[in-house]
Amino acid sequence: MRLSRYFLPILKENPKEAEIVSHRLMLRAGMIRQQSAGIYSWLPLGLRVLNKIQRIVEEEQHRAGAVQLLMPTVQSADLWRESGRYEAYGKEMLRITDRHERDMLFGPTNEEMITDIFRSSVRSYKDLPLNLYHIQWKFRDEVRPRFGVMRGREFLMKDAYSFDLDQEKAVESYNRMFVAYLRTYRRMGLTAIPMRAETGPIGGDLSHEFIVLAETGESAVYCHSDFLEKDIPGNDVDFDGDLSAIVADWTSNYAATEDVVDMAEFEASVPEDKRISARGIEVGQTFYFGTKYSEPMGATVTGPDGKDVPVHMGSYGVGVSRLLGAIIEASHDENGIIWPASVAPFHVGLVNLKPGDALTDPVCEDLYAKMEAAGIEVLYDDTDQRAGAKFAAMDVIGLPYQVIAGPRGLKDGLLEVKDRKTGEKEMLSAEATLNKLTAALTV
RNA sequence: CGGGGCAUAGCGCAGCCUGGUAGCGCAUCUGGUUUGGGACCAGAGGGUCGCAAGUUCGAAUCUUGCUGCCCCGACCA
Repeated sequence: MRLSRYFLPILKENPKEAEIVSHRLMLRAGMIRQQSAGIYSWLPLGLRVLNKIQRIVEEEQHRAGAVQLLMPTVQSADLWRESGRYEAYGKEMLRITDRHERDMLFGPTNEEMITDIFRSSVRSYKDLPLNLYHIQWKFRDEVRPRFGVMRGREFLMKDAYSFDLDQEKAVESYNRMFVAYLRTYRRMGLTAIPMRAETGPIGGDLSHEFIVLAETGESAVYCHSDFLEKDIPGNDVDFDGDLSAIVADWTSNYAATEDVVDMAEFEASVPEDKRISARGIEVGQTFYFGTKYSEPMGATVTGPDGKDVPVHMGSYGVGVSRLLGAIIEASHDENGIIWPASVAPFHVGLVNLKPGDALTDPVCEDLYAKMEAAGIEVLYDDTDQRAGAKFAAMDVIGLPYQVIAGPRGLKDGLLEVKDRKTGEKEMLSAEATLNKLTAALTV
């Protein structure tokens, strides 16, 4: 992408409404624009990252056996009356009346709807286990939206719903999502710690919140420091096999949020030098809630014994849009964002320091074409700005690599290749630059 | 929903107390000089001062009401 033809409104100054670093940097890097409290437009650069995060979530859901569909944002109130949640949900639910005076709502979550889909089509235990998910915009009319996309009213969420014949099988489904989550967050450069959690209005017995440690996190958390060193299940993990050992390993050490923490238990079970008392961002939550929805809504299957039984369900959320904030909170410096390559909006920023110059233009154009051909996503700064402005902008948007093409280096045929994360710079020929980046960015 | 604060050009702000032609920096446009870490000179454009009522000869400024936004708390992906 040529910067001269892109839409990237970078801000030099900090907008005053943004207090925390991820919100500031997202605004400054031209990724989002606030339209209303907790409601954002996603500008091109932000959308690219959102799509990459979404893709990773989809890949890991698929790997774990979940099947994607898409449910609507607007739902009928009748469905929610069946479960009793229309009255119970409270003011966070945005209620809408259509032209025929029918009660509608903008979905804050989809348990009722997925249960409706399930009950209309699935009859036999032989069709289980089933895990259906979608990635859709949700609306929760939060009392106090804040921190940019970290607590928006409109937000993008992945929500999966599992259906099983009994509790034992449901726990297996739960474990699949649990392991998928460990992998999903790690692929974005995050370490998310599963913590004991309250189940809230979703309800249920078994639940974990996946928490990324960050100073700006909204809740206080207490956990064992070994979580930060644990290995993540690899690509070869067998989702058809028994995952209980992995889950047991990841839940053996103490970890809880402030809502449910038992300080006595925390101190008794974690040696003093291993205790982490910090703040965290919730990036996902898993629930097993049994027949809470299937029973009132009549979602039953016929079991092997010929009797109809309500299915055991679980739901599994990932805050997709919130993850942008969490990733930036976890990875930035005083100059701007530092994107992990897996979610970076572009891999490389190619900076032509002197557009129109006989030395820099042909080198940049050639390198740009070759990198694109090699599958490297390049943001090519071909604009006529001063070097300082270009460098500052590149640092703010935080692409993994910057390639600087200026007359000074090119006198000797050399480009400067800078690693955004380490700050290391080296002078390389165009060919060596291409080789290095191809090797670094194609796995 | 309780407490606090803000609203003046795209962004950041001054002006308000003490009413009298709406300003500054950055950004934008034109011309020129520059060019390796957010340049310089000269010029230009851009505002119903959040909205509405009131007081007044006259309101960005004083009064009242409303709306929007931000921060702290209680709730949540």
